[in-house]
Amino acid sequence: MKGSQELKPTQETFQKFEKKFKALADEKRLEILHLVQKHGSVCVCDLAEVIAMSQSKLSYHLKQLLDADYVTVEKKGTWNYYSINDEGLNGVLSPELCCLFRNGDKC
Amino acid sequence: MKGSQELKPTQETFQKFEKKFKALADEKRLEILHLVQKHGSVCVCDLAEVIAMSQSKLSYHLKQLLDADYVTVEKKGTWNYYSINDEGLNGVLSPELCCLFRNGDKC
DNA sequence: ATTGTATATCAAATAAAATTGATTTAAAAG
DNA sequence: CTTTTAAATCAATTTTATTTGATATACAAT
Repeated sequence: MKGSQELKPTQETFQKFEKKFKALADEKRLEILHLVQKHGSVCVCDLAEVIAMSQSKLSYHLKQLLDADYVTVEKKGTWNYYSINDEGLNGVLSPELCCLFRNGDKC
Repeated sequence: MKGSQELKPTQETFQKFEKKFKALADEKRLEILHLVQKHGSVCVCDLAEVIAMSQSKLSYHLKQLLDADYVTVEKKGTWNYYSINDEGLNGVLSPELCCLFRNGDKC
């Protein structure tokens, strides 16, 4: 039962990865994700300066990354600080890509 | 020079991966890719039966996968046989996902 | 030659995602 | 309290991707 699931992935598996890949399927979002990784923890206003993108656009793209579990947010007063969510990146990216978007190990 | 490129990915890097991820950002295409992997080499008509999808739709999605270099085609008479292109999958998928979509090693 | 089959491609219609600018919310500072 | 700032959300628009059905191409079989 467990074995056959592994051999024959379900529709839900494909749906899950569609969502995961869709969030990564955008040049700007990849850049944002990389910036978040580089900064460790950034607020939207700081990102907006670095990446030259309108606030609402940036919020929109961050939401996509958030919904796909690639980042987390933490409210601090008026600011929202975004960080990389390693958990959410696990099992998706190749080791090479992990270096671009994830923390730490062997990069 | 080489080192700084690795630390600071260029716009082209992000563009390349946007394209790569876009091709994977679709439930049906993931299913098709998995079927191609499972069969080793399949023609469109065989896929159409298994996946219950119109011929032109299937051709469209296969073209997306082809343009992203995830599959290759080989003409044989009237048939077009599609296969997985390991080269094109390298450096994109996690080891876990490689098991779903790639051939062989440690799956 | 004619017919049938596999597949790609095309144009039109539909659907989904992204952009824009404005508004809203909520916290902070005066 | 009023003003300012950070950020999310919303409605309208624009852009991009997908679907559909039809047609075109090219080979195979009769």
